Parts: sequence; C-alpha cells; structure tokens
Amino acid sequence: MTTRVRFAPAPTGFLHVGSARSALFNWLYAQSTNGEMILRIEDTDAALRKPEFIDAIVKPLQTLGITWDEGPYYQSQRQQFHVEAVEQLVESGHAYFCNLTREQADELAAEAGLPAGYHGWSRDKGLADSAECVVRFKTPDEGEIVIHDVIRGDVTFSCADLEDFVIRRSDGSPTFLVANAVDDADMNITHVIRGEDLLNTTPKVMLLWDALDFGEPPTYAHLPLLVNEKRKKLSKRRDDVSLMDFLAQGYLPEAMINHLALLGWGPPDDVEIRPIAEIIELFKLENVNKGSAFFDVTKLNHINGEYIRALPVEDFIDMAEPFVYGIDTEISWDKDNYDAAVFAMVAADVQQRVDTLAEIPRFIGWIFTKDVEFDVESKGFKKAIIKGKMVPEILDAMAERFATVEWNAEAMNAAVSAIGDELGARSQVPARVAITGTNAGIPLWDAAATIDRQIVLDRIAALRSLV
RNA sequence: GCCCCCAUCGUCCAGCGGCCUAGGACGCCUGCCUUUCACGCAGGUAACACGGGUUCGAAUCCCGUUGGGGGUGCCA
Repeated sequence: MTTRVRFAPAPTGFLHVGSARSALFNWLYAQSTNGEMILRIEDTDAALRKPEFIDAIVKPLQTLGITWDEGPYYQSQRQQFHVEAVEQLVESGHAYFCNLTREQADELAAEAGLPAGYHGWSRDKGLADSAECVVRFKTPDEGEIVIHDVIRGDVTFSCADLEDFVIRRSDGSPTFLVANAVDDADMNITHVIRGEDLLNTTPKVMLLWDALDFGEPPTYAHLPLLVNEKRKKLSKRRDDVSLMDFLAQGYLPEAMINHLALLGWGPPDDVEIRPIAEIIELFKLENVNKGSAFFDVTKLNHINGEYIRALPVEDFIDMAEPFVYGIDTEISWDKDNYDAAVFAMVAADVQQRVDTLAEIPRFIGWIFTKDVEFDVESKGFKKAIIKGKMVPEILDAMAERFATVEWNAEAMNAAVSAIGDELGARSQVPARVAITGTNAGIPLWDAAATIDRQIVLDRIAALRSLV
C-alpha cells in the first residue's frame, strides 16, 4: 500500500518554523517510502479563511523545496461532507444537540461540585436543533482508547476523562475533529505525522472514526515539540519563528531544512551537515525522538555558514545581491555608491566570514560609505587603539605618506609596513581601524585602494582626533 | 485541579542489556596557521535527574520520586 501523509496546517498567518518542521518530517517520510503527500488547509473556523494566509503557507514550503502531490485541499470547501458526518452521528445516536454555553456548563459543574468541564448536561434532554445549538459527541462512559504511536508506543486514554466534545458549532460549521476524521478517511491517509500538542485530540478523532465506521485508522506519529530557551512551545507571540523572516535574514533554505531535520532526529553515522537526498535515505520515522528540542539559532548559524562557504563564489555573489546595499541593517549606503565589481573582488573573502547573508554589509560597508564609525567602547578598538603602541605616531606618519603615496594596494601596504618598521610598532592594525572602523575584517588593501584618497585621509584624521 | 507526554554534556543528536573509563556536532577555552578578523587544523571543557528493583551484567528493561512540557475552547 502506498503511504499517504498529509501536512494540515491551520492558516494562522506566517508559517512558523515548528510547522515547517512538521511539514518536513511528513515529506521526509513520504519521500523515504516513495509515498505521497497531501497539503490540506485546516480552515474550518471562519476566522481563518483569508487568502493571504494560504500564500503564507504555500510560498515558504515551495521555497524550502517541500513538495506535495495533491492539494491544497481546503476543509472549508469540504464542509458538506463534514456536515453529513455530523448528521449521521446524530441519527445513529452518537451525538446530540446542546444549547448551553461554556459559561453555563461551568456554572452547572460548580453547582454540582464537579470539576470544571462539560458533564453531558444535555445528553438526555432530547433537544431539537436550533440556532443556539451545538452538536456534542457522546463519549463512552467507560472503556479505553489506545493510540498506537510510531514514536511513542501505545498511549492509553480512558473514555471517562473525555468530555462530550463539540463537533458542530452553533453556526452550523463542524469542528476540525470531524473534518480530521472525515478527510483522513476520504483521502486515504495512512500516516498522521504532527506535533505532540495534538496528541490529546487523537482519542476524540478515534472515537469519531469508529462511530463513523471508517475501518482501520491511520498510523499516528506525534513529533516532539520545538521549544524556546525556556523550554516552552515555540509561539508566534513570544519567539522569532517566522520561516520567511529567517530566509529574509539570509539563511539558505537548504541550511534551514538541514537544521530542522536535526531537531528530533539524527543520522546514525553522526554526519549532520549533508544533502537532503541522504537525509531522505537515512530517515526513519521510528527513530524520531520523544523529547522536545530547543530551536537553537546558534547551531543554525553554524550550519548556514557551512552552506554559504560551500557555495561557488559566483552563486554567493548572486545570492548576496538583495543584501548587498545594507537595507534594514545598521550599515547601509546609497546604491550609487555601490560598485558590484568591487564586491565581486572581495566576495570570496566575505563569503568565508559570514554565517548569514545579512552579515555581508558589516564586512563591506566601509568600502561604499563616506565615513566610518569608530566603536570606541568595543574590545577590538580598546585593544588595537587605546592599548596599542605608538598609535598617534603611526597615524601621523600615515597621514603624511598617504597624501602622496601611489594609490594602489601594494604601495599602500608597503608604506604602512615601513612605518611599522621605522617606529618598531605594529602598524597594520591601526591602519585597518582607521580605514574600516574596526580591527576585524576582510583583507584590507585591495579594497582600500578603491576608495578615494581624500576619504581615506579624512578617516585617518578622524581616528587621530580620538587618540 | 484533572488527563497525556517527556527526561544522556549549556544546546542538538548517537547509544536500543555487555563493544561506554558514554561517541559526534554547536557553543565555550587553549594552541597551530595568519601583518587583522575569520576559515582551516590539533587539543580541552562538559552529561546518563534521583531512589528502588530485574539481571552474572543497566545510560539502555520495570516501578516510584522529582523536574520539565503539552492539553484541558462553539482554535487547530
């Protein structure tokens, strides 16, 4: 039998890295078993039906290279099937109408001295349908439901703990529990792979599944949650989790995928950074971990850096293009001041120093801006300039010689080295700080020679005034 | 409160009863390379939550404790 999996997100705005990870694991499983993947949008709630939300799911998946064979299907468009299922459940006595609000149900519970929750208040009232009514499923009073989970083993719930849950809202729309059962059955889903936060809803879907007489249910696999540094479930409100935001910050899709694949799973041979084809080959659903995983940007940075460094330099230059003007960063400059040929010259040097493409401006800003800023509080500045030996003398000598030195890398470099030799001090670092604003960066002189002489002289003077 | 899940270095992963004086990766530290910073290379740091069993033998199996998390909606 062909395996069929589905990625079924609720459209709630941008795609979150946790959702991307769920999509990825579904995809990995489908790919590794030569199966099929379905994209299904879970928009049973009217508030979720916004076209822009669909784009926010589809585009990131496409960018990541996560493909699907069918869909997107919309649960909202399949509502008639869900409604029919609800009707069937009412007719077969598995469900009933209820006209209580949540507040009323809680009050009743309090009065009766029962724990909060719905205690089947309307079960035997024989209410007829009306505009205020919801439909609730009549959960069995006793017995157990066992979920066979590929990752977690058997998980047992007792029916007594399950309240009669709502399967159709008072506006007539069925809830996702019904939609889940009906659609998974109709679409011949064989494996439901999703986040652990949905584990508790599974017995309810199972109950519906049996009541609807759907036969053999799919196999379940609940993935460990992705958490923040406080070990809380990643949340859109608290955490930076927008997949597209990461890509916009210069993380490569391949690196992102690689990192995500390593959260909750690891290859048996300990080789972490590798092509997706190899990951597909090695991936085993039953080897997925149970414990939650911290989405660690530090590790992502490293992986991304490796991917960037592995790029042919021409590709790096192409990919750098959107980032190269320093838009939205602390360093930016006019497009007219940018010289693509100069960037191409230093690109290979930049490439091995950045972990994300958004860091590029930091390494080249001094070439295309007029003034540089000296971060006098930084450790590098203190070490190189404040504690450096004979810095004023070096700068004075530089100012003098750079006024007339032949304006090319070799001559400039030689002049500064000569100053160092004559004064018996390290002259290259102060020269670098004067010209670039910082003691760290790409090889200096080739790029420096592309800057106007007067600008360089002004920078030397500016630094001289600080020491 | 109730239900469910989880528990190996700070972090991610390996370990599926003997190969473990617990391995890899990130981070951090040291050294080498280097007229800067990186890259690269070589080292180092650091963990089986606790207590009981089972077994000739447990990080691995069972039970309990503790800790963490998820759910508890007419959201999904």
